Amino acid sequence: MVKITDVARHAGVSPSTVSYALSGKRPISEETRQRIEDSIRELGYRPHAGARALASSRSNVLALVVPLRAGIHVPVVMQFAVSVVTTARRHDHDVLLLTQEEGEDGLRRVADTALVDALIVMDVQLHDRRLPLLRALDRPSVLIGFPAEPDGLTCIDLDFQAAGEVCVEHLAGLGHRVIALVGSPPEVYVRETGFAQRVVRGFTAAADRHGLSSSVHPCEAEPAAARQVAEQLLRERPALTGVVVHNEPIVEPLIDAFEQLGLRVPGDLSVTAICPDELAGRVPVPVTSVAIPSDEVGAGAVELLMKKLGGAAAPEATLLPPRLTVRESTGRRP
Amino acid sequence: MVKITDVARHAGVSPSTVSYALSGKRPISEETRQRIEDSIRELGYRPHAGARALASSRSNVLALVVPLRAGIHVPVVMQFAVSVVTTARRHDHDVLLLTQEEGEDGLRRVADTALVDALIVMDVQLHDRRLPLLRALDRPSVLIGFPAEPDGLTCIDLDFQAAGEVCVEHLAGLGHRVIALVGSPPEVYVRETGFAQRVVRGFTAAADRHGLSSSVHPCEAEPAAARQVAEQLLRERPALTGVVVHNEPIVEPLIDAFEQLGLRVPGDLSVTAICPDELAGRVPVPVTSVAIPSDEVGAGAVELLMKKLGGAAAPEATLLPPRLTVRESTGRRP
DNA sequence: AGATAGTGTCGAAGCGCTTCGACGGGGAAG
DNA sequence: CTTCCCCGTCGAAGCGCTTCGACACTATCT
Repeated sequence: MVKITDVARHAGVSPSTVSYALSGKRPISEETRQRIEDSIRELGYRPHAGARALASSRSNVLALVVPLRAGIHVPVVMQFAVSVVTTARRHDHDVLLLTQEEGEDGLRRVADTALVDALIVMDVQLHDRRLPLLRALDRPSVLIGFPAEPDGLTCIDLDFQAAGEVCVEHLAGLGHRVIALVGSPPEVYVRETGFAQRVVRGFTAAADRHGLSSSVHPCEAEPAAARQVAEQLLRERPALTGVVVHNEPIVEPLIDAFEQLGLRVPGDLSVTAICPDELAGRVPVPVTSVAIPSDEVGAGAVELLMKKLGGAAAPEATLLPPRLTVRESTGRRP
Repeated sequence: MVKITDVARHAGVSPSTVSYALSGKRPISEETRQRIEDSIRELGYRPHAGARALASSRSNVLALVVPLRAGIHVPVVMQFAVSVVTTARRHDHDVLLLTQEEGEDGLRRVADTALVDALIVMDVQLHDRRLPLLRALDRPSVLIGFPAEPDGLTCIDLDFQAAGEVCVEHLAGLGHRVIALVGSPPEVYVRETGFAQRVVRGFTAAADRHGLSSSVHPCEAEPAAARQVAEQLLRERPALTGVVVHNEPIVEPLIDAFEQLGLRVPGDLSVTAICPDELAGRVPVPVTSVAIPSDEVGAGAVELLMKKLGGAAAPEATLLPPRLTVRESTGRRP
């Protein structure tokens, strides 16, 4: 293994000079720097991560805690993780993967052993058990999602409430008067995952504001459940002409179900969804939707952490504004 | 921060004794060990990962390289990653997440900086560019999937060839004489990803062996493409009664398409798939399938690495035997 | 009884890097 | 012509842990 002293000798300088040339923490003459860089390339030098971490008390590793529970759309998680890794690399950091399963102990472990410099926690619940720990930890963290009390924490997510509102406003603008929200599985609401409830709040508030008749329907992430909800809606709310779906796996099955029940989309019924663009675009009837910007959330989370690691203050709440893309599933009220 | 010298002082022993008590690399009297453990608990001691890595030249971290390309079923990747993390933790290791995107440089970087002790590489292609590097690296690695020349490498995967065979044998046993394989998207074959071609090989060999008439049809992972293939099959091979699907996203759409074209499953047509059990079980007609055992592959990969890290030899090839689960989509030839 | 072999513990020497204080030399300011 | 300061570099002191050799003891064998 080639080490910093080898490089120093080869370049005719002291080890500390090599270190400073690499970190830029002290000025080094252009000429010396060049010589050092040549030596590094020639010898194939790579600083030892452990030694670096020990001496600098920075590991340049971020922890990412991913959820693995029911009701969470896996591709979104994956996309998010990839975006975190990519952004972290751009800041010369790596990403350690933790599962929810490890729980609080896992967080404490990687923080206390100085394995990681900072943490990103996904799937935060309204009353998440990890919050006190994250507040107490001596390393910065960023949460994806909003707990009930975000004080002292840094959170980022799509503004789901605004997303719900935007969908309703789009429908209201097209003249619809009777609308419904087909939401996530009941357990998602029961365990109080903030984002699902925020959608409901936005949906309801906007509907009330516009004087629309609205209703909310949780739904399992199964085609069969989607069909049941569709039947129930036709039965109980025959005047319905607008639907907002917040449940990735059933966007397509639900539309199918409506069509099989004789409703044309968007002819008889307008449908909008809150889901990844990629999903919205590649179904038989491309769906007007508010995107879930996993990329931006992931990148944003890393940027926030970098800011905190740099000693700067980060805003407590970062809400990404919803962006509605009009596709073919919505039209004027028939 | 509490360090090993603090623990030593508190327990009235020397730091090295604490270290040996922790690692078990030298015998420590029961009494002393107890005293040390008490001190550790009382002080809340956690060894510093970097210091440990530096002194022992072991980071206790594994690298996991995940693919992010088209034609790869995301939930399988995720499930696999979770299984790797879980198993690694059981061996007191953590997992660093790398994306394919980083390529060979990424592998070299984490290996050369001693950030990780070993590597797991997913989505290996027949002529993968990373193979020479993996062979040359001074740390052990395990590949998920089989390249054309596995010499000197350690590989693990489902035995896809046998999986193809098992499906055919199941159909042959039910009396079917004309069968088809609906496969992965064309680009998967073009870029020579081993597993897809192995399925074809197993499928074809078994069909020939049983004197069946067989054909192979690559298919994009889109419902529309599935429908096209279904129509084409009805047109060109009207005597068809058995189908093997190796393409997760279209298992359900393909069956739908057949049924909409007037074929009952399994009444007129038997369908088997090679896909995760979870998918096979939760479609309208539960599908007879060979499972993709992500859990076992992930766990197996980690176990192999641990063996290699322990200095033991690991087999070059580990092929997990296919397991066929009979569900409702297959029956005797009409 | 003396030699032999374990046991259980300690001290010291690193592992490879960063960082702090120091210092020589040149230019600007007085 | 001093004095002061900044630039570029060096040496040395750690960062917190593991590990090697040594050593004192007890147990076992002749």
